[in-house]
Amino acid sequence: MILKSQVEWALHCCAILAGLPEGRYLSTKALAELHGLPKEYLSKALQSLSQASLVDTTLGPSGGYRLARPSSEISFLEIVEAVEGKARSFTCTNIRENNPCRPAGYCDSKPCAVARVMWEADEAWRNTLRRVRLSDLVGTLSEDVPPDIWRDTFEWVLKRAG
Amino acid sequence: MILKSQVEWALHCCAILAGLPEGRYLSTKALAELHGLPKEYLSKALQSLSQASLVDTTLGPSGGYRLARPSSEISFLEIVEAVEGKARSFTCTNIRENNPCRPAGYCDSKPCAVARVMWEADEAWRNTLRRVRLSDLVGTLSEDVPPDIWRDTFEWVLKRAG
DNA sequence: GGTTTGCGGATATTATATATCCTTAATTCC
DNA sequence: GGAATTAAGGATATATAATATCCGCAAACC
Ligand code: FES
Ligand code: FES
Repeated sequence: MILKSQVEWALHCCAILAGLPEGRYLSTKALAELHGLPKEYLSKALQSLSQASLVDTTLGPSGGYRLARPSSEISFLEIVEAVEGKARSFTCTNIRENNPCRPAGYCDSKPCAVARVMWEADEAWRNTLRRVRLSDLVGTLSEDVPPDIWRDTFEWVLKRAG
Repeated sequence: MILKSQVEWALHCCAILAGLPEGRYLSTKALAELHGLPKEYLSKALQSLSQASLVDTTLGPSGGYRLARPSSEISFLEIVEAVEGKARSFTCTNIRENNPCRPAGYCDSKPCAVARVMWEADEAWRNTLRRVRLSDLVGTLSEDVPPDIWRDTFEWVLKRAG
């Protein structure tokens, strides 16, 4: 079980978008260059964010992406699910049905106990991500990253923002 | 991100092994037939359990698998990690290093804030699985499964246990 | 009108999961 | 002792998913 690298990309891109001034857009090209990522493939991740209505887009030379909502109203989980999908990590293939001791046509009243535990763990994972807001991430980053690098980065970004 | 189906197989097999009388073994063949699984491939999952020291094995016509410890001392997490691996679901590829505004040779003091949140969620997932014992699963199953099917199944198993 | 941009489809490449086959050594039963 | 059965591990094949690139389209800007 391994998450796509697009999850890392999307989260970092959203953190950058969260620092954009009101109404400005940042292009795939700039985001790819800033993070050293393949532009075409990063574009797929950003399209996922767009389809999930987490970002707004606009076309043309000064176009690109911006957050659709304030960063305090976007959760980690929304970003992760946008690129990774909402499907649970554990899928039950109902192997209990193959038990030769089961009467033919017997129908289970509940999902299997094994699956229920695995899904509970999945929920715990999602709940952790649900509780973290994008604005929390930006706050932590601004503490971790040295002030001069932080400032230079947003200067770099603003120079390219449409 | 999707767990291997071997996780479902291993958990169900362990639940069966937990019901074996002291000192008896159950073969791959029987476990595969009981769950309707490909014998050769299920064998790989059972080998993983063996390598993790969760089960004991013995060779020969009456050989097979049994739990290495009481089911109350085996957690869901141990079984899941045996087949799925202990690696975290999120891997940081350090894309922050590609930021062109970073001075050459700059070294981060902490893991990235994005990764820390993802790893925290991963820990929440693992903690949920750590708290559930194999004996808990057997207890739940014995409540869910109708008594006659439950009894027939273990009769079926005992007929094949070495 | 030429350029830039996001978008979606098609395609190629790589890695992983799934599955089978075969050999070896240990154990049981006759 | 010999035949049958079993787990273990290596080699290999197939299917599916992740990664990556390319192209054409329509909207927006100059
Ligand atoms: S039958 Fe799928 S988890 Fe039990
Ligand atoms: S650089 Fe990997 S998660 Fe931030």
